[in-house]
Amino acid sequence: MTVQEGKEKFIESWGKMASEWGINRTMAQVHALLLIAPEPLTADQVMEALNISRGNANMNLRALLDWGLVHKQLKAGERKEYFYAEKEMWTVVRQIMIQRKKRELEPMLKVLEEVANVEANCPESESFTNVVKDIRMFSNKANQTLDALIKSDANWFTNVFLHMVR
Amino acid sequence: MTVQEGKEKFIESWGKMASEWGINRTMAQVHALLLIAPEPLTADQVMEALNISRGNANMNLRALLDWGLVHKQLKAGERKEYFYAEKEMWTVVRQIMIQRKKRELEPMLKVLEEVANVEANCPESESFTNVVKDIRMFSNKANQTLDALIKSDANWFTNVFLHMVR
DNA sequence: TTGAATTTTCAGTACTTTTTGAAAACAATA
DNA sequence: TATTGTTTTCAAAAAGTACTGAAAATTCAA
Repeated sequence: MTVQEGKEKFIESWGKMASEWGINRTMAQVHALLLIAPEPLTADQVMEALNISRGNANMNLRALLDWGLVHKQLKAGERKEYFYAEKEMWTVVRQIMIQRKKRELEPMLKVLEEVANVEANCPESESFTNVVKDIRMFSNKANQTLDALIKSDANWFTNVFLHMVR
Repeated sequence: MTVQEGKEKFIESWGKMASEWGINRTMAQVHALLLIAPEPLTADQVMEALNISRGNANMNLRALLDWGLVHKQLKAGERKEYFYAEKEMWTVVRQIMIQRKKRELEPMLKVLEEVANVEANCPESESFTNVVKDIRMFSNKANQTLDALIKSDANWFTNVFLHMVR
């Protein structure tokens, strides 16, 4: 396999995996492209490399900036904006944890709290409150763990991994 | 909020959250419905409760069986099949870890291994091999950790959580 | 075996999400 | 302030995904 083929395969797989996890395929492909690019790229270069429209490139680059996975670089004397991806994998993972926690886990916790407060008068509703209680406890634990992980540094993360596998 | 409203809100939120994680919304709603049901339900009851067609109900119940999140129960003297969800949250989470690891993480690991073997002759390709190496190490660690978690029991999981938050 | 009850399949339809591309907005320079 | 290069917006189109419902297949009791 040539380097070129390897790059294409990587970009394709990264996009496929992302879409299985609820993330736009093109956004992940742009991310992959920037991850393996030795230098920052312009929107035009992204369009060219992935064969996508200007609107699409712009939209997904903005989304990646929003997720904190990609940054802008301005070059002196040039009007074009250059984009580069954060390459430290621990930072990438942490950034994704921060965003998904905020966008998905926290709203869910709020709903669980609300529905936990229904008055369980009839025995029929006991099953409901029990399940909600259990999920809520679990989600709170996950939330706390994420907070701890987010605060920690790369080495600590590795250490936890090692601790878990024993 | 009444219990009925609570149940509806829970089913709706569970479906919404799932779709943000790449899981079919209806499948998650069926799951939520069975999670909070005090007794096993038939396909007809699921259709009725969620206002979905027979084909849709059947397809998603089968998918849930496939994921190991729902089981069939046969009642003596009845031809209808009854379905119930696993309610122990730790078991639910473990089941999801097992499936997603198998379906998504393992194929990605395979691709990473393949593309890691490109010959990096030119310095241009160094960025590529570096990133791939880093992601691969990370993914392998995640894979090992998942293996350890999957093998462990509910208490051990709680303990790890507590250990992580310190 | 038959036939009624039940489950499964799948082609067509509906719905959702993503993409395009041209126009508008913006920004830097002269 | 015009001009030109660049980014952003967004309505319409395309692509992707999920759902329906009726027909086919299966199952089980008689």
